[in-house]
Amino acid sequence: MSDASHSRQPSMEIDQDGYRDQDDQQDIDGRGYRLVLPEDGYEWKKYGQKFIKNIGKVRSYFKCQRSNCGAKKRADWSTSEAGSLRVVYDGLHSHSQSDDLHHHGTTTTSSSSSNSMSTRSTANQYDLLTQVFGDHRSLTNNSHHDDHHQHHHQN
DNA sequence: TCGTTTTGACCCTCA
DNA sequence: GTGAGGGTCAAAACG
Ligand SMILES: [Zn+2]
Repeated sequence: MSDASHSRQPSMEIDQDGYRDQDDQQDIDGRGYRLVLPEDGYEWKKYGQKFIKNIGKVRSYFKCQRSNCGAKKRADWSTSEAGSLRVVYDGLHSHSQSDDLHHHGTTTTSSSSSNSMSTRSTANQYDLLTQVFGDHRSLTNNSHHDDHHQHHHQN
């Protein structure tokens, strides 16, 4: 048995020419303020986006691109009000930030990288930054750490 | 061409 | 057992 478990999607090919131009996907506030996620020095790939009605915000899911890094990032922002951006980091990186993931051949020599932070959790700093970014109006609960409820079967 | 983003569907847990 | 809610995957679109 078993079988057919690989059929995840019924697959419906609906080819419609002339769909809407996506134009700006980012949220634009009435005044041209685009939502941009602060960079942390790591590379993430977005693997999902959902609207959480409970908080009335859009939540984006990012995962570290590194091979064996289970680090994940989650970004929440209001669908209407700009300025409320919340970023939560999950997991730890098993690699250094200096690891070149980019295969670019000639790099502009990384001359002295200005690394003023110690080799601790850079993510932590992010958290603080997030507060500044999202801390403008409502400050619900700001106690997010890495200890989440590992939903799902965790090894 | 391939990697990343986008988006719907599917999976799992809780009530 | 169903529904709501939240999280992840994968095909397609885009660059
Ligand atoms: Zn990582």
